[in-house]
Amino acid sequence: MMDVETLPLRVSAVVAGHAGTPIEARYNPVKIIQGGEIGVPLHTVDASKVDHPALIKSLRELPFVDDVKLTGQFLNVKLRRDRGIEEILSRSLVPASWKESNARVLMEHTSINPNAAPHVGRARNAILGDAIARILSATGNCVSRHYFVNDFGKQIALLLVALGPGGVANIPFDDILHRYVEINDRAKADPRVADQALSFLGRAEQGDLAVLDELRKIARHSLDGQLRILSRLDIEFDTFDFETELLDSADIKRVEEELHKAGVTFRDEHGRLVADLAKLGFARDEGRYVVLRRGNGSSMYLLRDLVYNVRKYELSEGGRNVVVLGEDHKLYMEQVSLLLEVLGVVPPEQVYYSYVALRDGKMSTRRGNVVLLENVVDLALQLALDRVRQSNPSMSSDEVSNVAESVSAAAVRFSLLKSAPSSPVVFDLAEATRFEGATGPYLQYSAARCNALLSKAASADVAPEREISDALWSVASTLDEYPVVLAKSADRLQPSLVCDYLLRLARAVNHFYAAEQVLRDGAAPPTPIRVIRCAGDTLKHGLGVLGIEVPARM
RNA sequence: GCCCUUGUAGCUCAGUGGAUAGAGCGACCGCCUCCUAAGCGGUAGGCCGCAGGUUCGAUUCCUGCCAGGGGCACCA
Repeated sequence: MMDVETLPLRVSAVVAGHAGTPIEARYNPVKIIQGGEIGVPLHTVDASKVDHPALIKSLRELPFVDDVKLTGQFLNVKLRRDRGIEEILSRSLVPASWKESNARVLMEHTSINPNAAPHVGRARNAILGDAIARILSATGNCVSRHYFVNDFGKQIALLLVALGPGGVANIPFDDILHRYVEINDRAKADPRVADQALSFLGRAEQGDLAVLDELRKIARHSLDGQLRILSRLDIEFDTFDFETELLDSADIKRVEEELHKAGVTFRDEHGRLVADLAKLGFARDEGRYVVLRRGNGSSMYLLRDLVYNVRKYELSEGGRNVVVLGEDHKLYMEQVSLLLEVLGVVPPEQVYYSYVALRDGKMSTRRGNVVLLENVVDLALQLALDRVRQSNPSMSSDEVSNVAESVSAAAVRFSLLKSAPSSPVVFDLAEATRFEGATGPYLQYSAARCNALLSKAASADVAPEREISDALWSVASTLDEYPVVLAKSADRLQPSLVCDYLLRLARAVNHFYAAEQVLRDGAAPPTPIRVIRCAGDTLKHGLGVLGIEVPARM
């Protein structure tokens, strides 16, 4: 991404000028930092074509470069650390151009079936989607967060059978999961139950307003319960799109007509409306056919989803259009994408996450082997309350509960964000509610520590500058990388890159904190204070991008 | 069977076509008269699933195999 400037990038630019090809200079790890702070891998180019003395001469002309040495296949650049730090601190946290760009992004995430309380598997969708939305906002996009409410379909209809008309009003949200499991079992045992549900759907699709109203009521009720839980993790949405609103639209007819005109669809021997994806280049037999309408004429989810995707595409106005989905939707979206292309619609960018397993196997609603998100949040809050109280005996009970809420949400969110979405994670309750080690609270703590130091330094005298140690330099050079990480994370839609970065930054900060005392005898030198201020700001910004608040103290 | 995906320390996970593969947890040993010990330092622990291939160089890219997860037309 453009507009990002770092010291290694400036070195790269000079090297590329001489080598005639891009070369990525990088900060060296602390282990070999004595050879030079920045390393350039010259073995990636034909050495004979590079005029080394001229290259070295050009590099020395950079104001922050002290010396350049060729060691083995690497060009090691030794820096004037004070100049380097000035340059790093002179830049704003994120490039100003990002703030002005204001590109539009449409995001859809979560969209849980409104039939039950969310478990931690679903939470991965919500937390991931929310973090991606925040990352895209932070990198200069105007993001609109959509939630597709599936208030039409067998699951809601089954609940209507179970609860009866108006019955939802008397059912607490927490009971809906049980009622759903119950009716699902009954439907399996007794086909008449399923038939009843389907007939509700049929009537609704024919425009029976009473039935539509019942379906919407149940969905709304469930949705409210789900949103209440998600809001405890600071997950909010801008727009709710209701599936029932797509039912009698002209769009649904237009989609069918266009697919028909393109010769993709046909009626099979059961009277179903089927699309043959082989006509669109789909090469396998499995998944080649998809049904758009049942034999009785009622629409399938796929058809309604096509309409929804057309609308989202139009709303996105050529900007990015992103959807977060469980990996079980991959084939389905491949099918949807092919059909969308026939309709002249660019399919959304898809972020898939692998399902969350438990230590003792798969999460299964039927086996009762689920961990509900709310229970995890409750437990984390309880542990956090104890911890905050114990560590801050003088804190008011209001502050204790505020800090504990923030810390518990940080623990849960971070634990689900730090691994790459594609990697299958094993959910460990103890891990998700821990506050030490590579956790959200560790990052919050590191930021709070910076705050404490800064507020003490505010009233301190100015001490003479000291030599810039490896420990301080390592904080500064890590700060230099922040915009690059953000940009990459936005580009690849990967919050885990930010997680990894923040852990590196916090470790550098804490290492420095332990190794050196900034304040001595009521006086502090300016440079380390400025670096710590920037580190605190960066931790706060980075955590904000993950949806995690930083308490002033903890 | 076919398609997608994952396999890295005892456990949970990062990471990269290149200089000695990293964290956290767990184990063991240290560090608060000193800016927040939710911290810091150290020790132990790795044929980066297996076998080939491409490359000057592969844990990273390609192929095959093995193992886990997901998916494969009237569910959403």
